[in-house]
Amino acid sequence: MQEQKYIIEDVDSFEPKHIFECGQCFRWNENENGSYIGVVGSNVINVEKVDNNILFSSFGADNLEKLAINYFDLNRDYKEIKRRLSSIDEYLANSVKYGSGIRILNQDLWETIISFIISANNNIPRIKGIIERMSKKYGNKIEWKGKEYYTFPTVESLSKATVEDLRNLGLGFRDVRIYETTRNILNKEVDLEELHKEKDTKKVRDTLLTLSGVGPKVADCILLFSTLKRFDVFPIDVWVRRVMNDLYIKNEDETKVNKKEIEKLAKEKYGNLEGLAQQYLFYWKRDTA
DNA sequence: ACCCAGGGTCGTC
DNA sequence: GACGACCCTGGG
Repeated sequence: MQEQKYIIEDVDSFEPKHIFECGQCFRWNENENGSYIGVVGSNVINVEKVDNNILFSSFGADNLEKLAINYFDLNRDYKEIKRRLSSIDEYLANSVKYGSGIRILNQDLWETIISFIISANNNIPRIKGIIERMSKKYGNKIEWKGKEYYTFPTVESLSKATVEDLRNLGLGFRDVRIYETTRNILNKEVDLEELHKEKDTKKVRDTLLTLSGVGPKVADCILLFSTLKRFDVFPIDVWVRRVMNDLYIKNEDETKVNKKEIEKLAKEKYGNLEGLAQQYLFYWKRDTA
């Protein structure tokens, strides 16, 4: 364990608030000075933006620079992505402008699977609370500057939990789903290493859908927000349904809007960038609601 | 006190 | 393919 620092000067497309509050992650919290602190793997990382520079500091075993470049997707040209999305229509141009500092994180696949199973029919504050309690009980403690942090549980560690243990974390009806999925991954019925090697998005998606608690929406979030990193998916939740109906479809009752219709529309308009389009739209709609 | 919604999925019909 | 049930919590 060691303390490290890493600075990116004159950064492009990187706004901590946009990145950490666009709904892709649940383990980052804002500090009083506006910086954010979170746990990534076995490291605690603090991210602060000063002028146009990003100051990373960390405490943990991994190389901070390497970790940050990978986790924050720093080698991707978001300026070009935003340019292409903005040219699609004025709605995309507006939402891209609103969330101009969004970056889609490369989060650990196992952690992303569990986190988004928990997200089902749930709200963000509660999701964060559950994951925090889960990490405190089944993860490893890291102490830094007098505060305690906990790593996300490993598969092996979480497999020690009974259904009742999980229920006691506040998981509600998701307890059995977490229990079963943990076992499926532990015994490699679903092999996460192999999943990373598969190129065909549909095949990866179909495999994810075999996991308990993983339906279409959760599968798409896993594909988009984890190290699987697929942009040819379009997670449809209540907010995305809402924004797509408001902008394009204009049905009186948004809950009646056909999912197929939204999928078709997204594919037509956004093409292979639909996953990114979804995230800018989601952040804009939810933050201005 | 009561009702509602929240980054949906599952079992049943 | 449609429909209701599902645990829990914060906010109106």
